[in-house]
Amino acid sequence: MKDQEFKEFLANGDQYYLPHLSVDCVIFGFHEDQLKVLLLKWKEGGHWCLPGGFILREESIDDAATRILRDRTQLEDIFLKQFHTFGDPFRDRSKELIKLQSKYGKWLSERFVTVGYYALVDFSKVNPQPDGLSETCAWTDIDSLPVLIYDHGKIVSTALTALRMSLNDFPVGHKLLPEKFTMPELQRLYETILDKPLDRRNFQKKMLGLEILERLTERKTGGAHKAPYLYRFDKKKYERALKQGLKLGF
Amino acid sequence: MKDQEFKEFLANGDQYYLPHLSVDCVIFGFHEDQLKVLLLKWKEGGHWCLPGGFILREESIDDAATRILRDRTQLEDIFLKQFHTFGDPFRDRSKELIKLQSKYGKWLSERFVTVGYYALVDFSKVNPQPDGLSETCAWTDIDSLPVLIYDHGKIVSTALTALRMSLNDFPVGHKLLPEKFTMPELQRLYETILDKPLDRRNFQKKMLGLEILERLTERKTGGAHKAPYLYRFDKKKYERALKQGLKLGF
DNA sequence: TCAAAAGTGTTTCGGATACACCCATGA
DNA sequence: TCATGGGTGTATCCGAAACACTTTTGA
Repeated sequence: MKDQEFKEFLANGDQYYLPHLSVDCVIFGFHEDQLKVLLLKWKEGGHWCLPGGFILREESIDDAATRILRDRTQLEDIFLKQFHTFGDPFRDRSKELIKLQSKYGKWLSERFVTVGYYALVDFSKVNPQPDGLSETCAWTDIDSLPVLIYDHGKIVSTALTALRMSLNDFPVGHKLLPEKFTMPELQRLYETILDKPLDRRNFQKKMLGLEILERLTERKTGGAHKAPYLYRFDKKKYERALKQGLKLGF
Repeated sequence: MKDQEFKEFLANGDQYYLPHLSVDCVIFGFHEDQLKVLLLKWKEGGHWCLPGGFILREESIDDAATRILRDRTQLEDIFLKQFHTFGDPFRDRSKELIKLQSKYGKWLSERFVTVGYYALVDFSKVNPQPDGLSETCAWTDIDSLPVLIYDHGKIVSTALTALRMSLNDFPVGHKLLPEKFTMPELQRLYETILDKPLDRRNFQKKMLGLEILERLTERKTGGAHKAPYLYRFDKKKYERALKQGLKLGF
């Protein structure tokens, strides 16, 4: 969508979208032992915010979130989970910001309740795309986030908490890592999310014990040390394990 | 609010409330070894539904939920937790129902996204109050629910799942039982929610091990057998334990 | 040849489970 | 006096945590 089209679309937001209701997405990725979040930077004012959007009048919220995700990452089939709805009347919006937004029509300057989703994506496959309001769409380390507009900082921390909670309910690695990965990589992912060190040997035992990983004959070469095995998730066993509940426990 | 007032209020809903957005509450109570849910029965059509309502234009969603809870139960200080937002475009609304509702104005017949909360209340303290649309407000056993309108059946089951999940994160008994209760009562509550039997002795050990219960010298008399001790939650210890996480594990 | 990372197996400990006996009460 | 429910303690087991040695590789 071109800039001009976008402005017109927004100005008449309530014609297409449900008023007062938005979706914000916390998109998690993992790269170089860092948990990352995809952020947008506004053209005007240079404020940072979460990728978000609105809900078409006959669209489900889940579909809206999926659409927003697709637009920002160029990915299909994203793992997506609704985690909380933020409904404080004005969600820390400064008058300055509202004024900025009102350039795009009165619609944007009204109260919004926002439904928060978090997404887990394969960092290496994402092709970040800014939206009409933004000049950049970029990954940021979770522990060096810039100041975010509104209550988006709170939304990120709530999402992170939700992610940590759900870590024991499904194997997050499947979504955040490339298809083939090493055990140390998987461990570092868990350590990063949980923000605590784990024992190498116990971690491997636990993961293999789930019987959802398939060890490949291939090894990861090029590293400076002993070549680790590559693994990949066994889809069938993975699905089956999910249904029974995982019994992890970190 | 009188009936007539209520109708006028609803007819002009969008003047007071955020459009397209509602709150539904799954209010859990516990009585005679049964987990119960508070339901409303419509005057017209006799349909059953969850207590719900709308969000005032400058009211937070949490406040709206609290207000709705207060109106239906006459209780203050209710334990309330947002668990999911339901956003399918029309959420299984039949045309018949929409027609019924449209008597109260066009506003009600439009698409609604609803934010689900569940509440835990002391059954014995609740004074159920029907709302303007309803003739009765009554407790129903969780496993013999009538057919509910829209997707309210799904909302209840999602709430129950969320309650079960959170059982390990905070001591549910505090909210669902009267101030003083016996260990067997507490156990039956857990057994009912989890829908599985628990060992009497291990249950007691686990609960007392949390060190949030205070045993009273008083015993519960009047039963047909040995008089069980009465317990009550120790507020200070309870708060402290909550912050550290509970490490239950059922 | 050495430091650093990866692969593997054993011991240990604590919490959960299983289980048995005594006590109080009303029928 | 006996059936029923309530109070308490102990043995056992399994899974988690702690831990050490060997192998590979590039520097």
